[in-house]
Amino acid sequence: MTNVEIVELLRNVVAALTIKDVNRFRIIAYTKTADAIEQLTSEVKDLWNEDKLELIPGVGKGIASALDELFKTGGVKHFEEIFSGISPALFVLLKIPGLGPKRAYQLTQTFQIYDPKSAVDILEKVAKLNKIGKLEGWGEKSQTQLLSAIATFRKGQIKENRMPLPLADMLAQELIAYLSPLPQVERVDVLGSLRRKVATIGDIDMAVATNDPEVVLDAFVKFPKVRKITDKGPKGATVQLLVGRQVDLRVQTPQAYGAMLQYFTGSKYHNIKLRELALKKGLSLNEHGIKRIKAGKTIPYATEEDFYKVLGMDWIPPEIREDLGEIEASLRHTLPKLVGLTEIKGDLHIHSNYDLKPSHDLGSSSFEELLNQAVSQHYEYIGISDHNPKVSDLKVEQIIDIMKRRKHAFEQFYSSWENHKNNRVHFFTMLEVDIDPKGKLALPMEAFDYIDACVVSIHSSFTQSKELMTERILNGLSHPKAKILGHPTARLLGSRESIEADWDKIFQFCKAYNKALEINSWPERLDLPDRLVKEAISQGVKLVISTDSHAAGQMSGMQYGVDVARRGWATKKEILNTLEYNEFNTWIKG
DNA sequence: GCCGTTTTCGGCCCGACTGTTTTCAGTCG
Repeated sequence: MTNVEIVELLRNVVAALTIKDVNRFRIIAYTKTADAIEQLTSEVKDLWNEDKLELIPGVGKGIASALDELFKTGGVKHFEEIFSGISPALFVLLKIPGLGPKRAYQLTQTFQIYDPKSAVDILEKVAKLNKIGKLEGWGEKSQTQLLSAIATFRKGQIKENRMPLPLADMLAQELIAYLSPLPQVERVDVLGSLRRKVATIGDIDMAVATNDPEVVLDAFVKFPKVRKITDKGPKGATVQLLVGRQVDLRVQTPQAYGAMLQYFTGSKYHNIKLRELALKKGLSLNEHGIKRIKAGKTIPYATEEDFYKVLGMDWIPPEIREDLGEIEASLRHTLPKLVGLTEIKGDLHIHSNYDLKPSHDLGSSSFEELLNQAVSQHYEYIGISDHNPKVSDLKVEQIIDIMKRRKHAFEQFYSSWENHKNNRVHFFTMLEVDIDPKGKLALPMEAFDYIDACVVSIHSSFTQSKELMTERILNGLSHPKAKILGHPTARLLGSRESIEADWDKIFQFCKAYNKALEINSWPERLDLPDRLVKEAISQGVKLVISTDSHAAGQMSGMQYGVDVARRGWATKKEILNTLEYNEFNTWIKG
C-alpha cells in the first residue's frame, strides 16, 4: 500500500462521507490527513512499522487504527460501511472537473451507473440525450458544462497534470507583460504555489491592484492565448489558455492589496492556521482585510508587512508559508534569513563538451564558454563535472589516460585564459561518477588522482529495495574524493518517482563524514526536494546548490535550486557554495 | 475525526462564483 494509494482511499472516504452528509468536520479531518500524507517524505507503511503513525499531522486514534487495519488486512471494515450503497463508478466521475460528490451520486443513482470503466461514456451518452438537464437541480447550462468538462477530462487536463515551475513562470511572465501596460493596472503579481516556488504548478494564480477592476478583467479574458473563459465575476476570473493551463486572476484595490497578496499566496494550511490564530485575538481574516469581529468593521491593508504586523508577526517569505513552523517562528521573531541567489559563489555540477567517452550525455559548451558564463554570473569558482568515461567500453589504462589528458587540457587552457590574470574564477577538475548497483564507483582507483573531487550519482537500477539502495549510496559516498551526492532522490518530475532510501541514515553519514547533498536545479529534478532539504538541515547536514548544466546558458538556472533551498528553510550557512573560494577549496579538497 | 495557554468537551477558516433557485446548494481554492 503506497502513499498514493492511501491518499486515493482517503479521498474516496471524503467523497462518500460528503454524500452521506455527516458532520462536516469529520470530513475535514480525513481531508487533512490525505493532504498531509501527500506531502510526506516517508512512506506511511514505514511509519506504521515504527509505530509512529500519529506523527502524521491530523492523524489521531481513529485514523491511526484504520491505517493499522489497512496494513494488517488490506482493508478497513469501517470504510467499507461508509462506501456501502455508493457505486464504484462514482469515484471515476469525481475526476471530471466541476463534478463533486453530491451530483456525481445523483447521476450514478438516477442512471444506474456501476461500472467504473464505462461510467464516463454512459454519462456522456445520457447528457447528449438531454436527460441530465431535466433532473432536479440541473438545467440546460449545467448539462452543457458537464459535456465540456467530460471533453476536458478526456484530454487528460485534470488536476494531477502539473507543470514544472519554470514553465509556469514563463506563462505567467507573458501575462504580466500583457497586463502591465494597461493604465488601470497599478501592480501585477504572481501568487499561489508559483509565488511560493513549489516544484510543480497546477494552476497559475495572479492578482492585479486596480481601481478599475472591470476594465482589467475584460482585458484579461481577451488575452490572445485564452482558449476559453471558465469563470468571470466582479472580483476575478478564471481562463484556460491554449496550452491547456488554467489561470486565475483576482483584482483588488491598491488600499487592500496586501490582504489580497496574503490571501491568494496561501498555502491553504498556512492561511487556515493564521485565521485560527486571528480568531483567538477577536479578528477575522479575508482577502479584503482584517475584521474586528466585535466592531464588525473590516480594515484594509496595502502591504503584506502591515497585515502580518497586526497579528504580531514578522513578514514571512512566501516560500515557507506551508504551516511547517513558520507561523510560530514569526510570532517569536526567529524566522531564518533564507539564502539568496546573490550569495551563491559557484556552481559545482557542470558538463563540458570535453569528449571523455562518457557514460551519459556530453555537454555542448567549451571550458572557455563555461568560465565566461561564470564570470557573467559573478562566481568565484566552478567545478567541471563531466560524466565518467564509459567503463564497459574502455580498458582501465585507457580511462586513466583520458583522465590525465583531460586534467592537462583544462589546466593548459586555464593558464592562457584571459580572465585568469585577474584571478576572477577558479576551477575544480571534477567528475560526476555513477554509483553502480552494488555501490561501486564507476571509475578506476588510479583515475581519481586526476580529479579534485567528484559528485556521485545514481543513474541506474532505481527500484532497488530501501536497504540495498541506502547501502549503495553510503558505499558510493565512502571514497575520500566523493564529496557530493548528486540529485539524491533521482526523481524526474512527472516521469520518475524518487528512489527509496533511509534518508536519516544518509543524513547521519553525511554529517559524520563531511559530505554534502546536492540541490540539483534542473527543472525536472529540483532534487533534493524541499521537504528533505528541511529535514537534512535540521540534522546538521550541509548542501551544495548546482545546476547540472549541459550548456553555458543553463547555468542561469541556479535560481530554481535556490528556490528549493529557500523552501527547505536553508540559510547561507548551510549552503557550502556560498563560501569564499579559499574556504570552499578547503572543504572540497579536505 | 481531531485537538488543547478556552485541555477530555465543544468547538473547528473564509469567501467567490454558477446555476438553480426565490434564499440556496454545490464546487472550488
